[in-house]
Amino acid sequence: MTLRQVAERAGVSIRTVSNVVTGAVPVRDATRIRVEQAVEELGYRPNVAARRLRSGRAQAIGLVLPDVTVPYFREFADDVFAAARAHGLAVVVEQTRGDLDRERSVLADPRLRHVDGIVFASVALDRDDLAAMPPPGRPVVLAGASAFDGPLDAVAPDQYAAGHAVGDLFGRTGRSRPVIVSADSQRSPLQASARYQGFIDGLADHGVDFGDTGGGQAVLRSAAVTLEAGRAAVPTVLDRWPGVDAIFANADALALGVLRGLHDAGRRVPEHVALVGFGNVEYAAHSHPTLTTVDTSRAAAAQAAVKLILQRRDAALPAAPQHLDIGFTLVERESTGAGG
Amino acid sequence: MTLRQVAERAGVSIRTVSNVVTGAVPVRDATRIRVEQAVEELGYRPNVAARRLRSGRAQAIGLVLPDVTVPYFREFADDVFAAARAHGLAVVVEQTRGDLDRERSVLADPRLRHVDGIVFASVALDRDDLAAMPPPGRPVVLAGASAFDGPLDAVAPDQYAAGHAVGDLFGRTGRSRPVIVSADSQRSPLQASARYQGFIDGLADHGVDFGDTGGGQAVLRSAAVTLEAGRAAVPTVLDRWPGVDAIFANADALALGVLRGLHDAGRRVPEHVALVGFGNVEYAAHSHPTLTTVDTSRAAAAQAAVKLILQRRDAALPAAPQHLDIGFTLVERESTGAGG
DNA sequence: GTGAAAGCGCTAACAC
DNA sequence: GTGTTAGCGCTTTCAC
Repeated sequence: MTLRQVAERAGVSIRTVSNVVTGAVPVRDATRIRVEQAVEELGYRPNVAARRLRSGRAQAIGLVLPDVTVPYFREFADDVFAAARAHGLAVVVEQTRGDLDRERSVLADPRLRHVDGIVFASVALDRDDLAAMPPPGRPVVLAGASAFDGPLDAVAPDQYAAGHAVGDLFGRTGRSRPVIVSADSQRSPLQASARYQGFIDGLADHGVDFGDTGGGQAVLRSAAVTLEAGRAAVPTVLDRWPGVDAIFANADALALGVLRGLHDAGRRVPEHVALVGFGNVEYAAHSHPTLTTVDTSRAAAAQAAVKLILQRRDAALPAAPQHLDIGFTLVERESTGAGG
Repeated sequence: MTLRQVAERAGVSIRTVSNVVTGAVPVRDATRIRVEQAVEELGYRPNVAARRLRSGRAQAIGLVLPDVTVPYFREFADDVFAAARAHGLAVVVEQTRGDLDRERSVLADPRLRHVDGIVFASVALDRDDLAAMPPPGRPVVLAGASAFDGPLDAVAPDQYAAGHAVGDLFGRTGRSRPVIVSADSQRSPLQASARYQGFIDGLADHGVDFGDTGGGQAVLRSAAVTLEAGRAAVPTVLDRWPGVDAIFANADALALGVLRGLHDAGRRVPEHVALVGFGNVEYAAHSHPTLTTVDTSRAAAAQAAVKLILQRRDAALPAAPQHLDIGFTLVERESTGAGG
């Protein structure tokens, strides 16, 4: 079924059929109805490839993320699916496992060539990597923490402010021996991040010096962003910083593992140790105790990213990279002594 | 960058460049190297849309599933990504939430029009639905239990045999009061399924009559395939069938919830109650106790489905629907008294 | 508001 | 083994 066949059947030109189908140009009612009937009878469906070749629009976006196994990214994927759906866009998914080499090369992957733009949840790339990458040739929007002020478009919460909110929470609830559990890498250490800086500043506002926990810098690097990794981190934390009374885990999966680890170790949350995660995954509201965490506006980020891609594709935006702050919320729950 | 420009630069015809790029037709070494150099210098990348329009191949498949939130489907998605990757295919993901209407209409979704074929993990469609659907117009492979012998291609384990293996396990380990927890629907009740028939036959081989558990048919219908739903089902099970000594949960997520529910109720697994799940999700090997379950060869199914799509696309297969039995394994773990 | 026609970049049939 | 060429089905000037 082609436009031509429909045109013949309806006794109009191919142009008119196209106008009816795309809806871009108004068509006289009588003509339109005749065309619609022909379309219906012939079961005509536009050929996406031809349309794309001619128009340069794929009506599809790429979604690059580490792994749908990690709760946070799974939920983010969900949000991107919804946002894309709202714009009639298909979503091509590509996983990187958080692997640096994969993240470096993924934008050149032929399987992502036929998309209008890419939502890229990077976890391994730093500013230098991004600077070294060839221009992607189509809109790419970074989602999340990575290199917020780099050369690419980005949507993310204000990491400094988010860290600050957590530090402030610990400070104002009288915690003075905080420890951080983080899955950061050697390449982009937590200590270099705005989130970290915000955290210690937030503590300092209440006269708490992060150095005071003892044992040097109270940061434990976890091997992975998993429940198991979080759980496994606890004995080390308790051993190295026996006086710990608060833990900031840099991802909810980690935090939920820490929660279990603390339970195993006989420490009560929040009585002995306050606990805060990052990401506000669904399960954070269902754990026992429920988990205080930073909600990073995943859905808003997904929507903003998709919209940005569309705007760039349709050339409504200047070339300068956009960096959208999509906000965050500190969700206080039982793990820091809040009511629900 | 087009083929033409590369051809000019290399001093050959467009045809030769095409031959080099696709690798379909052998090209003399000297020529090939010259072309490759031109490709490199110009940074030429084939235009996917043009290629697809001309060749009719999208080099992409669709993956339709209920929800990447359900562990089983998340892991299946992982397997499909890997299989597609191995063939250089992109994957367009579409979620249905397991909703009947969505599943009925999803194959007509324009966002899935530009794919070579679709791997369809259906949970809601029954034989009549499938028969009533218009011919999809491109390869569609059902993955999982749904309508294995229907008009569409399908890859699935032998449901009767799988059910039988579980019934047999209960029977041979002396369980005589089994209960089933299932998230089946009114429309396609478990009792009509081969898996169920196999289960009761497996029990019968050891002289156990599934009717003997008392209280009518010992099947509890759960509202959803989630941990919470499994957990919530336990009090009802214990109330309705107090003598229960074995539970077959028709999905691992459910089983893991049941595991918790039994713990909450003070019943020990496997001492008081043996428990078997279905699907062998990753977490089944890490719960306490570890979960006995039916491994449905997800990876094999994913690979077979992708291969089938490719074969159909390239017309190497007759029109008759293929129904591939990809086997299963009963993985015995602690929840039925096995060692590991 | 509608028709005629060009051509997006590529593959493949046809020549040699 | 390579050149020439005809479209794949569509959008989009350019006319009227």
